[in-house]
Amino acid sequence: MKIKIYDDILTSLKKINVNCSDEFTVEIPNIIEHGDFSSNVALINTKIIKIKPRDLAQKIADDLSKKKDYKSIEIAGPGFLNFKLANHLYYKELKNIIAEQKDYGSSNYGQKKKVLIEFISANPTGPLNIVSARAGAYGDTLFRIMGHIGFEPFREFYVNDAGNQVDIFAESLEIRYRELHGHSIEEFPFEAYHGEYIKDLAVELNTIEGTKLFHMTEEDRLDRMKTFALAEIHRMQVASLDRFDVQFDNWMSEKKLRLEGILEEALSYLAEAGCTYEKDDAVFFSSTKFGDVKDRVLIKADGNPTYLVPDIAYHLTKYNRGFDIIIDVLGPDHHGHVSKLRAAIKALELDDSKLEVVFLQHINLLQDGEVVKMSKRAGKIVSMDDLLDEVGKDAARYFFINRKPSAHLDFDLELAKKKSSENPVFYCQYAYARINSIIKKAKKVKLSLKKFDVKNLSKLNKADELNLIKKMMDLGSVLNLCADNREPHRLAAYVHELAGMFHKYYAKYKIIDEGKADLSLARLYLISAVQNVISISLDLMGISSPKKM
RNA sequence: GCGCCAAUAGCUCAGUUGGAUAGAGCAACGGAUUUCUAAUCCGUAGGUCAGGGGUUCGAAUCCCUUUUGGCGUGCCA
Repeated sequence: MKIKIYDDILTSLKKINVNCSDEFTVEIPNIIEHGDFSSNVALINTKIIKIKPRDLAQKIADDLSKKKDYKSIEIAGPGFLNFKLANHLYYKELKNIIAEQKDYGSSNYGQKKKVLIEFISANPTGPLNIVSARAGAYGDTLFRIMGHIGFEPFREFYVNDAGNQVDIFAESLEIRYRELHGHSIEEFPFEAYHGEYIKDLAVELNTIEGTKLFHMTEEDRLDRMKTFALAEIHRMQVASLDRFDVQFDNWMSEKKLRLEGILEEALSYLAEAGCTYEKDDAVFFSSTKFGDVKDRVLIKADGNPTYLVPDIAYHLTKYNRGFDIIIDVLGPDHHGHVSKLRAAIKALELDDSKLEVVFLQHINLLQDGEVVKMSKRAGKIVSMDDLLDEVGKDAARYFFINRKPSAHLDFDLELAKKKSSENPVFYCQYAYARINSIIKKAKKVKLSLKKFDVKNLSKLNKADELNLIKKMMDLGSVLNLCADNREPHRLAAYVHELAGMFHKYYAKYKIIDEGKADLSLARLYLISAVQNVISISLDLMGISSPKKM
């Protein structure tokens, strides 16, 4: 609808022969007296053309008033144009909402651009924690929204299943395995993984292998430990994600990248570009040429690559796979890393404007009012499964999506555990369930929308009713904003507002009035549309729409 | 030291990309159920948008600066 008004103004500008910037906006004003939509078109052009804002506004208003689509066009303040729409436009949109069902709000806005969203990418050395849960809710919701409005999004999880940390992980398992067989351990190494789940893994491994592993060479044994542990952890992570309704289109293995020689490929490209040099027995990347603060080591003096190399190689594959937009969703402790990566991408002569990094800010986990420190190696984790056990998928997802990514998040465990009205997800779901029960009651009194004549939509003439429709038709632009800014939290706010408008409407008006069948049916039609829009919104956030609560 | 992110009601956060009188939820207080679900609604109260300066018709929003907090600045990943 904003687009329609925008186009109307453009056409009008041409007609009255005013040549000015098309960078004006059409918005829904905060204050209801300012109309349904307002535009600043006359204001932004004061410098370019020499017409007073209010005069220009008047000319546009005069022209557009000839159309039947506007109930009124007013000029306000310094020169705002305030539009009130004719009711028939609302009814037309309402019919669309009902007709399009789950497809309402979808569009080809994304122009089929291929988008790679990499998120979570947690280390394969333990169960997923609450940080991964935030990333999961965020990345998956962004995926769903972008898919709805015509992008071609792709979800990927990068598995760091090679390198130093995986060796340490295997050694940690070895220690626990030895403990099972009565080997005394003087002191558990500090850098090893301390989590209790490793003991469980050891027990599992023991039931499969028994004492067989002791007859192997140390190298073979550790290798077996590694393979077993990685597979088990992967299985655990997939299971947790399933509970959270998060799936991936691809799990990219670092080990596989290494085996396929992509690391060497990336290194040779960098060398060809003349961006590497040797010093102190190590190979350096002259990243300072590309805006980094210092040069970085690629190959350590011991001959092993640093973590940067596989990461460059991984991003090389992202580019080679032809994505138009590459989104990395990372934790806040990785931002030092991006300047290096970006430098490498420039060195490889790839278009670094395609790469976007979203940093999800820290989560402070509060328990009894105190911050709990989370660390995998110290074994103090609140796992994603714990969270799901406590608050359930719907509340957890809403909780995470409800905040913009750049905001720090205090997660109060006690509060999140409460299944009460303090949690806004119930408010939205309740609106859906309420509508459902009204429709059920309508059937009992033989009111069926099948008998509804859309001519009777004119019965919907209360401001509250038109405002509900206005809110619903804003879905498309909300989704566009969510996608463009990579900020799905806007959808959470939107559905909460829509649910609130419905609850207020419900309290004020009776939907089913058996004496007035036409009015009742018109209102049923309206709330069915509300139900549909709430359900679409919740779906896009991966939250269920319960018929009963 | 340098870099990134933040600072809005007692608390947790929005704020449609620079718009008109800064909004929700929770907490507090007062009210509404013979009724389509009270997990709801109505009302009251709560603000120097961290401080200062600048840009312009117009700033919570953009620029500069100060303060405070988080994180980064490894031949760890």
